[in-house]
Amino acid sequence: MQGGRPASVPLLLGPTGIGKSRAAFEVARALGGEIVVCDSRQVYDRLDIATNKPSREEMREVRYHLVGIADPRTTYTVFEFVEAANRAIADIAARGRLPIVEGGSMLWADALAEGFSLAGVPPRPDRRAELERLPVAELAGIVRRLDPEATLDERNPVRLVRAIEVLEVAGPPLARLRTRRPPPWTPLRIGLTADLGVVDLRLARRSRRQVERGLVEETRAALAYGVPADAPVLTGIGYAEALAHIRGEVSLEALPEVMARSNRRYARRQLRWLRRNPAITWFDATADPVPGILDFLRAQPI
RNA sequence: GCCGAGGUAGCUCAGCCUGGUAGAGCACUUGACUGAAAAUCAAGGUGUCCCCAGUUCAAAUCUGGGCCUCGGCA
Repeated sequence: MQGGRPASVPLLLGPTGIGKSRAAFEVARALGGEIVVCDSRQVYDRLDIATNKPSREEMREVRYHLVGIADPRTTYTVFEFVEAANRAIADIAARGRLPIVEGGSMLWADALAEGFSLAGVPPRPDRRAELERLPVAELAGIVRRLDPEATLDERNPVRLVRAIEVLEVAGPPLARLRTRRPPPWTPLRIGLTADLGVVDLRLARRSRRQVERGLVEETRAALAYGVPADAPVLTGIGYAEALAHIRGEVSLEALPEVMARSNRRYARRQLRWLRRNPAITWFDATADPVPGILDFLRAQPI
């Protein structure tokens, strides 16, 4: 890598609770790297506990990018992430360091590594709010009228609203707007996995610790700061459950288990997403995966 | 001990009156996913219907007995 053009960039991916953040930290320290976090909740400022941000110590030793950079009252989109991540990667490489992408937001990782066009139409919140009030069947009708060829889940309101939002601005067909332009570097996709029993145990422990560390207080503080209860960051695992507790629907004693359950479901969904990607090189994280990852990376043309 | 309520899917419960061998939500498994993605949506499996006996062509459902749980009164 030289002159701001990295030859290849490691992407450390895996389910929540597998320990990928720590692994990325160790890899960065060993190889003189900086970490670009690919995480749709860690981008927000102020909410630290349940987003599993790196610790103060880790951030002192290794330089992190895209952590806590967005106002939690707003929505930070995958498009903004791809732009910012590409800038960060170029910047890191220009300084002669190794960029390492790490995270669990799978759409974000694919959008970055495969260069999704994302239709080229930004969200229109006002229109979105109008459309959200319509029944699903009506939304599906609008999409069919705008683009009879459109292939999408006609029962998913979020998909339909987005399709209408795009088609009204860019025109049909929808398929033309979804293209890929790969980045100017080769993605080295590293997947972390482990026996699900091991993952579940780590998630249970982590959920308990998050409540002990003041998750409920942090959630209350966010509300007081003006973060809407339906803001993306508060729909994240941990905060959604903490809000349920604040509303009186979940006891404090039950909170860690409710959080752990959401985490287990999410971890499985992430694993399912990754499994079908044949470009991933897998490492087992039951024991420390870092030595194996370093061997793998040292054999690559970075 | 008496009175009342109840025992149906891993959990919370509907069905029982008016018999035709079972259903919802959540959980679980699987799938979709191009500017909300920790979001959103979809498909699927799941059962000694507490036990025993009786009535009946047929019982989760009706009848009798038993066991257990939760309230209230003692």
